[in-house]
Amino acid sequence: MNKSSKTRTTAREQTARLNLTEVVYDALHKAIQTGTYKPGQRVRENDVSDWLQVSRTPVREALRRLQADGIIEPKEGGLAVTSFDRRAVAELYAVRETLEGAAAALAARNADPTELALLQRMLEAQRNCPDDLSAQARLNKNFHEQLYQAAHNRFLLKALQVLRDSLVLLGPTTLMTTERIAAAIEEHAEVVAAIVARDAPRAEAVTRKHIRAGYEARVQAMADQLESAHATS
Amino acid sequence: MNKSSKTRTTAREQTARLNLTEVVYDALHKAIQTGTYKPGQRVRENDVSDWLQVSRTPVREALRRLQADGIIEPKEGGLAVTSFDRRAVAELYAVRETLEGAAAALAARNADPTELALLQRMLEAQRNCPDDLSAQARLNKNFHEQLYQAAHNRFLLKALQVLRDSLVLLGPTTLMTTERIAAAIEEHAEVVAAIVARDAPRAEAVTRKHIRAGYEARVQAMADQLESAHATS
DNA sequence: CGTTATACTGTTGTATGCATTAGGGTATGT
DNA sequence: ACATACCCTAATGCATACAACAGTATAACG
Repeated sequence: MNKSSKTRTTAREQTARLNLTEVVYDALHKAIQTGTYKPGQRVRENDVSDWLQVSRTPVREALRRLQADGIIEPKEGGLAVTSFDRRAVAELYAVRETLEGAAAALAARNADPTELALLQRMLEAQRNCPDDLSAQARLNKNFHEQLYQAAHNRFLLKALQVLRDSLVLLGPTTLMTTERIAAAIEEHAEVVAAIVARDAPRAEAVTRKHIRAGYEARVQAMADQLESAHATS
Repeated sequence: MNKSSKTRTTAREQTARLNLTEVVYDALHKAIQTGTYKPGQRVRENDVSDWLQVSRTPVREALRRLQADGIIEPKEGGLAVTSFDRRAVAELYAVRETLEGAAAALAARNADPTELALLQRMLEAQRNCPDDLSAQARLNKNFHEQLYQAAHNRFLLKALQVLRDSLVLLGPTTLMTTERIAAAIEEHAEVVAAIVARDAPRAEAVTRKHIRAGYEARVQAMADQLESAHATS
């Protein structure tokens, strides 16, 4: 994570040469992840350049990339963090179900033994700390990322990474309950089992089921959040 | 096409305000489409800014967007038009089959009557000029674009547009034979029929078949091209 | 004659300054 | 008192200047 693993600009030999554009991109990405910048909030070039102590040039370029990713969008003549409505969430998960299912099916066909072993190890890691929420969040992210990689399809990989970035806008996943986590681990186990067994249709089916379950948990969490917000106001 | 229909930065009220960045983006996009810039060729900021008589600033921003789209990529310290190997083409079509199938299934469920009528009209338009190659290329593009729209899913739409942009790198589709065009029109007819009948599974199936057929035609064309290149050298 | 070091050129990265435009607020006139 | 016009401010768009870096060629020395 310390290295530029978030850049996604395909293999870059010049990793050492640190780009201010990359720095700004990562900083803004993290700021949006952690809620420093909230959906709907205006993102001004000058604010960012003052904040990070760089000129506006790299800021502008980072903003263009975030815009291309759909994380920020034009609003009232400027740019603002994209804000999703319920409908957008449904659309997002619908595509994710399709793509992630396809990734699992491809992984069942294309994953090499090393990748299979890695998936199994990641599953084990999740099983070893079912109560550590932050570790689970990280491991879950890594598991899905590895699943994308195992599909051996660069376009699928990129599309899924973009979707995953958009998920960031929905806020931290700390809303997840321990029950949901336990269920998710078992769903991951099903996915890994199907992939290891080279059963592509089953891998796709159980993966789609997993994403659907995640969607339902997300909607439930959003409803709860709305409920509590309503109670306090 | 004269307006900024290619920008894709979601609805922008300030369409009139012409951005040099947009101009450069469109110009480069078209240049790559038409083969002025060929895959593997270096794209230098200075060359572009000299060519279009603008400063490097908007050029850089346009290049970032093209890079995010995967149309150009880092190469030897600079940027170059992305060059796809056979494998990449296979991967591209594999994802496109999945996504376009999903789009057709969603369109069968979500398209409103106006969109259904539009699809039917576009199909008619294709049937009316089966021998006009350039018109067919345009109509085909519009047909698929309309299919994406009818799915009513912004993430699917964006992902498919990115894939379609990548297709540009494979060169003009003038390699298509009249036989392939005739077959494609009939495949479109099947797709439209299934969508109008609200038969989502069938819409998905025939659309996947259509994309697969397009892939095979593409591979065949690439092989022919390689053959003729080999013959002349 | 070969190898190494240095300088130069070409290209990208970054900063800054200026232009332009949009939005709001205030003042004035009816 | 309301409406309209003008100005001022804030933000982005664009250009240019400068810096850093890499690759290459040439020259000098072993």
